[in-house]
Amino acid sequence: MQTKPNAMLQLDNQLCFALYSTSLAMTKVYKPLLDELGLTYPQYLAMLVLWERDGLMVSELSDRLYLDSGTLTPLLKRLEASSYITRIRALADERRVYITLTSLGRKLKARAAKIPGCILSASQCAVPELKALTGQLQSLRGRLAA
Amino acid sequence: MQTKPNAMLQLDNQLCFALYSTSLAMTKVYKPLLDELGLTYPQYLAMLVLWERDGLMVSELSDRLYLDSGTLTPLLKRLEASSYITRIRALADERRVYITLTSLGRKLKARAAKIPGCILSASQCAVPELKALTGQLQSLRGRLAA
DNA sequence: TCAAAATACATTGCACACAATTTAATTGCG
DNA sequence: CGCAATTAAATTGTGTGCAATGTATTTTGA
Repeated sequence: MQTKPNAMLQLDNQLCFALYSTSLAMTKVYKPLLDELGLTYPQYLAMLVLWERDGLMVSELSDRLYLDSGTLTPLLKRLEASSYITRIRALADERRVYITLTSLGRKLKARAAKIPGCILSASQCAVPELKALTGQLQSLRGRLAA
Repeated sequence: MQTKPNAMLQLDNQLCFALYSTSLAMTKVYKPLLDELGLTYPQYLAMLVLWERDGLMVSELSDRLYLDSGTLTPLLKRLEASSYITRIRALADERRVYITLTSLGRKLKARAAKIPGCILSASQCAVPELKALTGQLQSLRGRLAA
């Protein structure tokens, strides 16, 4: 151990808490922007995936978002209730449910286009720094999952 | 805007998603370690604060953890049910509830001492890199809250 | 071929998060 | 003094997250 055990148990020394609290802070910045679209932050993430590629299975969304079916099933039902997606069970393999954007869901993308700029502005972060940080976090996520 | 709007709407380009998914991945690494202590991750955070300084008001914990009373009240009731803390309303000002570690709660600190080392090991992260990342996240959190 | 294993979702139960509201107590000010 | 404003927690309602379990379907291997 490089540091005294007691120091390592201090909240502010913990990467984990920095991650946790910053992630929650980020969600709060998104909130007013997403309220205009009628989306929660996890719902927005699901829409981001679908805007990139439509017609995915639940399990493909699960792989992409690192969220399990216990989280995604009710979330997707709410997106269906909001008329942004449809959930259709495959004829060929009835275990599968395909998620497809509705016309309304596709239109939402244009209204969401301004969001990344707003977040960038709120983060007061230079783009190179932001990209570096994103890369470091993705790398850390990979190591943690291993 | 420095980048095309469409690229900015891509999941993997988003710092926010990297934060969100890495934070969840981190919690999963903690899970088996905290299960041994009978704590959830947010409960562990509250205990970290109390191990640093005991006898705090709910609002002081709230400031420290960036969590509101709607989150903390039930969480602290569960820690009380686990006999790790007591919740005592102040005589001088009955609006205030003071949180105090029990003997069992204080003893738990020793058993938690090995956790930071385990997390460090799981993160496969050099200590200087880890410290730098923690600092960057704390700085970002400050800018987002402003 | 046909039962066991694997796959894909859904459901249930528990614990956060947080907005909005409520309750209770204290402070401040005319 | 007395009442409005403020403060501190608790409550309520909605929406995640995830472990554990259930259910239906498909695949696989003796």
